[in-house]
Amino acid sequence: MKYPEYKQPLDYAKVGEDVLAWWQENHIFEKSVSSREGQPTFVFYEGPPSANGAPGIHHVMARAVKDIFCRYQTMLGKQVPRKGGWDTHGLPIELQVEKELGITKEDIGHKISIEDYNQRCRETVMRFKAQWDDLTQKMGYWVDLDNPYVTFEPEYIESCWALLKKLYDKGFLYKGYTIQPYSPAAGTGLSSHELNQPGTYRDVKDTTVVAQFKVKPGEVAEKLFAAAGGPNADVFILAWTTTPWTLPANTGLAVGKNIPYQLISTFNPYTFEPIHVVLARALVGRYFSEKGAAAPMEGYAEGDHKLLPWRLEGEFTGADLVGITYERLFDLTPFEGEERAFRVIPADFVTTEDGTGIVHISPTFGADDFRAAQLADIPALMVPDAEGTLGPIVDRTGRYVPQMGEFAGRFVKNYDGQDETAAGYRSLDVDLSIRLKEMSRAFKVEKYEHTYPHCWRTDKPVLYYPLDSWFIKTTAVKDRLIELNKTINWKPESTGTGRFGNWLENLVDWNLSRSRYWGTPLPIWRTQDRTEEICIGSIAELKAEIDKAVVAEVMTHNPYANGEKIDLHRPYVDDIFLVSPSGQPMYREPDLIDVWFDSGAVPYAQWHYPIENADVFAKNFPADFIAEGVDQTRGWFFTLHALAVMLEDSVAFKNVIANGLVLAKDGQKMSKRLGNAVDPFATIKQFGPDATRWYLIANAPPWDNLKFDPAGVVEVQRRFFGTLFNTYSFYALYANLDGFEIDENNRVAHADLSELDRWILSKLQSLIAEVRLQLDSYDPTKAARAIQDFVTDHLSNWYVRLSRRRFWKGELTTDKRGAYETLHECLSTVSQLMAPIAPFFAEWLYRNLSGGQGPESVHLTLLAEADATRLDGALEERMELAQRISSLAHSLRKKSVLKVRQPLQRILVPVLNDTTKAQVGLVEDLICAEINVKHIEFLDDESGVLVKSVKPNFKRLGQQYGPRLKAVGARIQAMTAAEISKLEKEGSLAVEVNGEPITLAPDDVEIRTDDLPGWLVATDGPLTVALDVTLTDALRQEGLARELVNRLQNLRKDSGLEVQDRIRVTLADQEPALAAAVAAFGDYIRTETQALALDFAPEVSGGSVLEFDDFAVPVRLEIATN
RNA sequence: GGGCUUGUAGCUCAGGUGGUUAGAGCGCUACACUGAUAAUGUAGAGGUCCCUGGUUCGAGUCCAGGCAGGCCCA
Repeated sequence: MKYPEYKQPLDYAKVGEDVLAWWQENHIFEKSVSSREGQPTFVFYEGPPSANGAPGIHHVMARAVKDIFCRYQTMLGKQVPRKGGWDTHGLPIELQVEKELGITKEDIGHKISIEDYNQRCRETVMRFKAQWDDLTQKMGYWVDLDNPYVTFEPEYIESCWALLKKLYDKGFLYKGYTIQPYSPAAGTGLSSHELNQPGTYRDVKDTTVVAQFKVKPGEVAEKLFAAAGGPNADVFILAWTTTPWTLPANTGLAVGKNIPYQLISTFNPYTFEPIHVVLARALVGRYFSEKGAAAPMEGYAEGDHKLLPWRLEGEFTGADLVGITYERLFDLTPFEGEERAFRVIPADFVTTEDGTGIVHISPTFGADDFRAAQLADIPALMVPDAEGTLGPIVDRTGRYVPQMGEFAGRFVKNYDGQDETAAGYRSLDVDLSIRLKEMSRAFKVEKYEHTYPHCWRTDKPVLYYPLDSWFIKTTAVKDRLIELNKTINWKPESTGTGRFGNWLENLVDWNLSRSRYWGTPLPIWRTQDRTEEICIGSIAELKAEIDKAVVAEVMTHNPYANGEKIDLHRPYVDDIFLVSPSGQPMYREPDLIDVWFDSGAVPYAQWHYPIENADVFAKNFPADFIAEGVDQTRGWFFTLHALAVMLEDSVAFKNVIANGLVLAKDGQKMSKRLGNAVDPFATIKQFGPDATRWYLIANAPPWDNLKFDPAGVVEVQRRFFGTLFNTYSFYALYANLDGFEIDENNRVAHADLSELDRWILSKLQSLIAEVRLQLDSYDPTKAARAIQDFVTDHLSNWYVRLSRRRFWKGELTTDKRGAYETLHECLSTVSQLMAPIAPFFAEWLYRNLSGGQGPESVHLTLLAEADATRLDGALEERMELAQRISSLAHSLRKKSVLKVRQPLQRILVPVLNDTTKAQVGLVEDLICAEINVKHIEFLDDESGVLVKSVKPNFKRLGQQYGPRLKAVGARIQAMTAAEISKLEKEGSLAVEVNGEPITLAPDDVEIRTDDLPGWLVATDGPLTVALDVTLTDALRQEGLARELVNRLQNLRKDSGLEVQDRIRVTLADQEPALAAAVAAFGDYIRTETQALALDFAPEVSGGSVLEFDDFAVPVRLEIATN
């Protein structure tokens, strides 16, 4: 058998393609699951992507993370079923369809039927499925694409219904109304998820008003009027709003109970009427200047109005103000509960950060307002519409209702697309402000820039608006959610404790309702009077109920009776009417449910559980591992957790990686708009899937944001994969020349391997342990970096470099076999360790090395285990010494301008103890070979030439002497040679510091020898090396011999000779030095260059010329035929 | 505004429980080596460890307050 050899450079993209094709032909993924049948399961859930957009590079990152741990666990012997899936419902799809059809939500049911609309959604949602599947395969993400769950399929929806019914039966489903973000432009409520789309919160300039609410005289207000000078005074409470259009819906004013407020006498700055106003003490300075306090009150109305005069008249706490009643600002329409309205109430969210420290309350248009009003029994201002149904003063299109007098029909924000820059344009807010000024009820009107949420697709401002909703009572299990969350291993931990933990601490009920068309319908039917209702938990149940309805003649026939494929979507379910126990017809609640319920239901619905497959579910719940973007924390991670706790009283996942964002290389967010998005297909095509994955994983931990720089992928490819490929090529080249093959049953015994072999094998054991540890703890980055360091630094740069001669010299000896076996084992094991991260290249490497032995794929193998018996700490330690000494010697050669090819007699290494001496002694050969010296000479105390210096051990001394450390340190650095020697010999030294006697121990200092008088030395920490640069004739000749070898090797290579070709060399006989070198080192030269003959001739023509430092020599080189 | 997170060389990143001289790779400069060669070695240049205060004999590391970026939530 031959090890395949490849041309440099390797085409990594092609490796990916070839391996992919081979996997598919040989069903390796299927085998990786089926071959683990009967083994413990490692449960993984695929967070369903939505296929209505093209995948990006961040998906490669997210999916690489998922893939790594599934492959790793498979290699640990576990069975890892991986069901793919698709998220198919939701607003993005609806909006895309609407955009394509050029319609809005309002057109549905008119211009297009719900049936056709949903059909369009169904077609649209999988539009990019082929691209996704393609990327999934090309990047090597192993997941079952053939049997995915799809959230729009009837079985999936049926499972959701079954789960909803379970929640219903537990009393976790209820209907209420809350103030919710609502987009009049889109005609729909917005989930918090939608509201948190990027770009939703924007800085806008709005007209803001500080309105004056006129206090009515009364018992509570008595103190105010007293301070204002009498019951006839005009006393106003100031309240600020950034949404003036809500002022007509005002029904209360909120104060902070403990906030101090002041009564100020002053003037209305627009009408100059004398008034008294109340606002928080902390904010008086915002509206009134110091100068104004001193300005004359008289004459303001007539005079110039630049300086508003004012006087402080009294101070009160918020508690003093609670209960005060005031006049309604816009008295446009009567409403229910009016007599309880227009009061000052307390609220804990009131601050003195901005405004006036008093908050205008409109319970229909603010969530905080709604809650505070409920607590204080303040009514909401609701008016009847044409059908008599009560609603707020703004209709669902964002327009004032007819009761709003002169403002009736106005849009509260620019929802009708008016040109705001046009000369005549005036917003409702502006017109209201003008009106208030005219009424002398505006204290200050100004533009104010603040952030305000916008509908993420229509770009129009969101309103907070009262909407009916079904809720899941997640707050009922809040404590259990928190408790079980603590058992989940979050990567990074802070996402679990911080972001997710805090979210659970501040949990509100899960708003399930969506007023849409394409999604899972809420399976609840109600009678018109809302007294009877039913929650349907399965198709069978629905059919049975329809049959009852047919009998009761509520329906004419059962549309699902004849066994055709059932579609549970709208509009079909809307046409189903059921009958209540009392015989009344029941209508389906028109809502759809939050798509996040769909995804949270994955653990159950992917198996059509609980309708069937209870055993499959039991085996696959909860998940051992999931991974998604950190933005899913309150999305998928939450819905999974919430449903698992409520339904199963369990976590849904035990380990979770919340990965960060992939940014463009400048740290900007990638976006098509900015043109800095990285195309995953192009990246894989250019660099291959492995380098892409490796870069994504090794460069930054998945939970940190990654700045994607293609230059980084290039570097990974060159440095890591290039080095690994070279190392393999090196092995293949020589193993093939020697006809070497691995024979597992006949290996060189470990004890018989060379020092270097045992060293790299020891390093390999450490690497195996490290990689396993890091992958066990879900840290792929550390694993990748460890592998990378091993391959480049240890295996290639030290082991192979120092072993080269062993591979290409001589016969297949035991030592050479040991080297082959060692290198083979290192490469094979690396192929396993890297397989989860770089699955294609690992496969390529494994299959090149295995020669058909063992499992056909690296992904079917069991990962090597660290063999403690081959770990040798002492060996690793002394090899490090060898590396450092070599490095020092190289640096000395450099300083003395002595090339490595010139042999030198010796290096001198001072050693202060026998251990170091013994350690270095064991690696002397390696050092000598590496730096081309004849031997190492150790200098110990006996030699008498060592000059010692001493360095304080601050860590130890600091603990002992604390504040005196500086003085002690200085004293130590001043130690004489005699003192050092005394400390060494006697084990202690008494000295004085600042007149106080102290005793030093040997551990208090570090003794080193970083100087050898008369020698050029180099030091690295405690290590010191000196180089003997004396050149003898013999050394010079040997140096020249090596130069000659080098020139001949270059010539061989330039002449295109194969490594194994034998040659005949003829040199021109013109340099005595060269002749002498050849005479002395002929055998060496012939061996090295594989020359059968090395002769001199008076004349050499027709050949090349070898250039040496001081001369040039003509040479002829021929291939030897025998 | 709140929560979480990041900030170390031109770039990408390491830097248990505080220890005085802060590292690596890439990039740059110079020299060397080389039958692994688009590799490698040695040396050099390059740092207010985001800022300010505090604790300490000693802070990149601990504490507090800021600043800047990111994500999430209002």
